[in-house]
Amino acid sequence: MNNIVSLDYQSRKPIFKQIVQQITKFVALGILKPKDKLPSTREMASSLGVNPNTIRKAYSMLENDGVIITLSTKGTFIIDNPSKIKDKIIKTGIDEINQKIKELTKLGITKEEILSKLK
Amino acid sequence: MNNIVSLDYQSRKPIFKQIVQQITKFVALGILKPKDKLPSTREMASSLGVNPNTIRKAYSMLENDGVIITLSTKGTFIIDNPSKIKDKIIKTGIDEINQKIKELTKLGITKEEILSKLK
Amino acid sequence: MNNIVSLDYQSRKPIFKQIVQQITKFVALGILKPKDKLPSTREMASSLGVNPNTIRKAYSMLENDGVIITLSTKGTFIIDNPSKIKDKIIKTGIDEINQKIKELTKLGITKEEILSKLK
Amino acid sequence: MNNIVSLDYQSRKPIFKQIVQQITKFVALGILKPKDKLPSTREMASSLGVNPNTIRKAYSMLENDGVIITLSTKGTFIIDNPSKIKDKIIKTGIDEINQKIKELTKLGITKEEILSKLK
DNA sequence: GTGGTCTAGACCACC
DNA sequence: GTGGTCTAGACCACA
Repeated sequence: MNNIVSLDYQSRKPIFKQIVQQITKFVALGILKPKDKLPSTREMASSLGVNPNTIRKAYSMLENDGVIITLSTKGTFIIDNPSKIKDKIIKTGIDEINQKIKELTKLGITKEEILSKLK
Repeated sequence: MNNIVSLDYQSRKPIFKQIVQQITKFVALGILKPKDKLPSTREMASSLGVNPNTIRKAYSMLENDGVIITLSTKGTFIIDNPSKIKDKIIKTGIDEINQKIKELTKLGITKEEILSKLK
Repeated sequence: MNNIVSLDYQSRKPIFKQIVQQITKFVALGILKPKDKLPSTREMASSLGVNPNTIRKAYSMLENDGVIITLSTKGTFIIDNPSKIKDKIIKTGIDEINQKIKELTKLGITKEEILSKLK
Repeated sequence: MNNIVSLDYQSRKPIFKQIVQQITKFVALGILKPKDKLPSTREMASSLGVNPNTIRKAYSMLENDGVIITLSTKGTFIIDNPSKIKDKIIKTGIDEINQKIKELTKLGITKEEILSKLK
């Protein structure tokens, strides 16, 4: 069985953060839908070959972000109304692009030149 | 005396990497010119309040990147033809922006919408 | 327990370089196989009676050379396809011999004479 | 004016050793002939952009090797009969090649294969 | 426990 | 004084 998330162990990006970002993305994309049940921490941990604590950390961050909700003894679920998540991701993405452009313009290239080079 | 590089000691970004990036940028900008001599490791270390080994690490990465050249007992110098460095930085930056855009479009927003939101 | 590498502490050749060369050689020889796990930096350091930083330096050079891959908190491993490493070493060696021969022929001795004197 | 010797400052090989080797080679080649006068240390130092002590060190090693002789107040000269120098260089070269071959054979390539790949 | 970064300070060869 | 190597030991994030 393929996992929902795929990890890059070589990346300097922490495993737990990769999991958070991917699940968040899948929710925003609608691949994971409201009320969908996530695998248990143990299950996910073993299927990813990762320490259960790492999954726990990821889930608790996702809960903090309002992406999922954990009902004790029931399991972990995608929240009902994840609409704002998508906007949040987009806004963050735009900000990051703006930041990149700002850095490049410092090298003497104009914003227009940058935009014209985008594929 | 002002230093060439300015460090953010609070940042999670490693000091040696900050130095590498800044010097690379200054070379790309032409602020540091071919054959310019960089401060000796000890000098730079003391003026930045940093351990000499940290500077050494930065310098050796810069040498690896082909930005500087170090002549033992002579000092460390900007390479003769750093023209490609600027292009390389820009190309990398453009690629990163493209990557970001690609990710965002997966969320259902078009490239045009993204570009229109850039400041 | 015997170590993978054996050091000559008297040699002028830096310890980290000895380690790099030996591990590279063992990979080329197939003694170290793809996906083999190398000892942790601390482990190797203590078994060699050497500072952990020295091992780290060696490992990071090996990673740079594409011989090993290091997964943070997981360990350090031989890369999947090290086939080209052997060829690379041999090619470098042949080039060096050619260079030596070229220098000697400048002294008036022919290539054939040189080859006939090899044991 | 071109110098007799040409230095590679990037090499890890010490400057004084480069000078020794090149002058020895030129003597063996007959480019520098018996009784030829070498530049004074000061002269050579300034024309190479090198510290006079470095030249002094090189000259004293050459004198030690029996390649040159220093007559105080007269100058420094190539010795009368440098014939053995050539043989010595060749022998050293052959030994080095043998050493290289020995190392390569450890990788599973035979001496014959190596020789067949030499250009 | 594992790798990553850093400090403090030492010793060396070379110039 | 300059770079190069190394030791000893600390702290951190991550798993």
